[in-house]
Amino acid sequence: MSEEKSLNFLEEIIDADLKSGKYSQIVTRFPPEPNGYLHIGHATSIVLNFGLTKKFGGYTNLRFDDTNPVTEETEYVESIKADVRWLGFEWKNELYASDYFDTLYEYAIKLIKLGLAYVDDSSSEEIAAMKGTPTEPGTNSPNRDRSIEENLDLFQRMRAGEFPDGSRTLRAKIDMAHVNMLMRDPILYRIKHAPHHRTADKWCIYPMYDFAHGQSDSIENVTHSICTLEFVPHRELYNWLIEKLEIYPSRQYEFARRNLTYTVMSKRKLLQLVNEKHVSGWDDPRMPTISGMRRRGYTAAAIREFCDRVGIAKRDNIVDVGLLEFCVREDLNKIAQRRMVVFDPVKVVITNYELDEEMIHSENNPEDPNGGEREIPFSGEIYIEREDFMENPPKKYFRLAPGQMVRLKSAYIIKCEEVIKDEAGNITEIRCTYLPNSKSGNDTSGVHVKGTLHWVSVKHAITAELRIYDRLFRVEDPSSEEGDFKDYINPNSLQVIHGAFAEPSLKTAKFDESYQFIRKGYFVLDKDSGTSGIIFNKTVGLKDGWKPGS
RNA sequence: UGACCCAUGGUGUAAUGGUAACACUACUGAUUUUGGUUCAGUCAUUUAAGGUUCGAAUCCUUAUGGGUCAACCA
Repeated sequence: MSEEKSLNFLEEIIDADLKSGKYSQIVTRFPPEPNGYLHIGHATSIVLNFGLTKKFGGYTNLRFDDTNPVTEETEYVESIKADVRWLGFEWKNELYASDYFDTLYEYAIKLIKLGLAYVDDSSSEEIAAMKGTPTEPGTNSPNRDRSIEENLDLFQRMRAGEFPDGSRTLRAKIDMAHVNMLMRDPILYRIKHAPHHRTADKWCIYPMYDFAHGQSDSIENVTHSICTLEFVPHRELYNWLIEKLEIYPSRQYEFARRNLTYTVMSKRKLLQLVNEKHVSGWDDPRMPTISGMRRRGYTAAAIREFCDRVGIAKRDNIVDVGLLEFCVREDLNKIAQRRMVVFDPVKVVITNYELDEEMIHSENNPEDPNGGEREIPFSGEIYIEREDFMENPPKKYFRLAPGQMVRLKSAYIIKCEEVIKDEAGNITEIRCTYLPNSKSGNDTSGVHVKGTLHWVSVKHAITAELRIYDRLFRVEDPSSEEGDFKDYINPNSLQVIHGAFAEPSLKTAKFDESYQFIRKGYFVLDKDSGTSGIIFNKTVGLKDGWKPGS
């Protein structure tokens, strides 16, 4: 914390602006369109915008960019607010571009009166045809030189609802030969007879992004309007409108959007995954959405840490999802209580164990001295992991094998004496003896074993469903592959284990609390848990340092 | 056959004309009642060619490579 970290390019700009006295405080905004759920890319923007004002002084608004009523819904507004809060940020003002529709309309009138905007009767196709291409200039619309009076009249009638959708637009009068396509008389307003989620039927004309975003920034006195690289060409128009309208000069700055390996990040693609049922919903734990990651068990602290570690810059990037997983493990290792769960059980009978049962004690978290202990019932019949036993083990196999000894976590050392199989040769039972004087915390046996296994007492075990997730796509960058990105979906991204055996304390597992299933990974209770049973989502596995055969 | 943005280990980000570094990954080893954690270490980097300079990742030129722009989406 006290360590001097170098500033990223935005921090340098802000630092200079503050030092020069250009601003006494900075104002940023997080401007989502309420037409989808937030994802890890948005988290980058949230952490950036809120982080900047926290660091340099000032505040951040949450502003919904709700200028397109046909795609936007209140459901999304609510999920976005919940996600931002969950990430740990609180906005100064909750605002909507639709709050400014009256002002924006006045701005349009002003532009018309300045002779800088006109009503165009051309169709969408005609406008596209007259637009030119990046290498060829466009041509002027036949309506480009209408009188100010006629434009005023027509625009007012557009607002009054006299014209059908698509019949007319309001366009800025700039330059149809401009090298920047966005400056070739961009559309400012279009007719949409559609109810808006907030203004209902008040309007039938709606401003376009370019005539709403910068103006909203300006109205809110946003000092640094931060967006992603694809808006670089918009900056010229952003500044042109501010200049002509003579309004508060917010400034736009762009950074490279965040990409992650083995997933897709565009809202369009994510929506497709949801609609076509490749995932169970926006909050499917395999989704890179905030809600998906939350359900998966990722913590807000881990996501914030990830964003900080990655940093920001202006070059295209694709961050290794392994870094995100590292941040998750790093956080969870400190806070997750340890529990024992056997995924694929095989029965072990301890032939010389004479008690009916006993309670043993185990620490909840070796990383947390104040984490306390819990009791776990132990008995002469336990389950261990089928993969923790091998009849013919390779060298350096520290687990159970004929004649070999292992420690049962927090309990005793056992030795494998006999293997029982069915007719088909499957192992049905492993017979062991235990060292009575090897009890954890009281070990006087003098025996040292290399391996420690997790286990669950047969008669005390409870069953649980486990949902194990793998990456959603088989390739690092599905969007850059040939063909449809959906061709690269990993068919095995969800594996369900139905009959796992868990220690009884997990019966009272709490939502939003992470557990480390010892030697297996981090898990969190899923919302589908209920009367039919408890269900856990695998958040992320433990780092696995064991390579068989070495 | 245009304009604009970008180019540093496998990945991400620093170095702001003065010894190319940090993190993740990978690999070694030590510790360990989780083959986890922790600790120690190793491998690995300036797209290319010119130029300016005592000195260039940094400034200039050109080339190459990647990205963006022709929605009544944002």
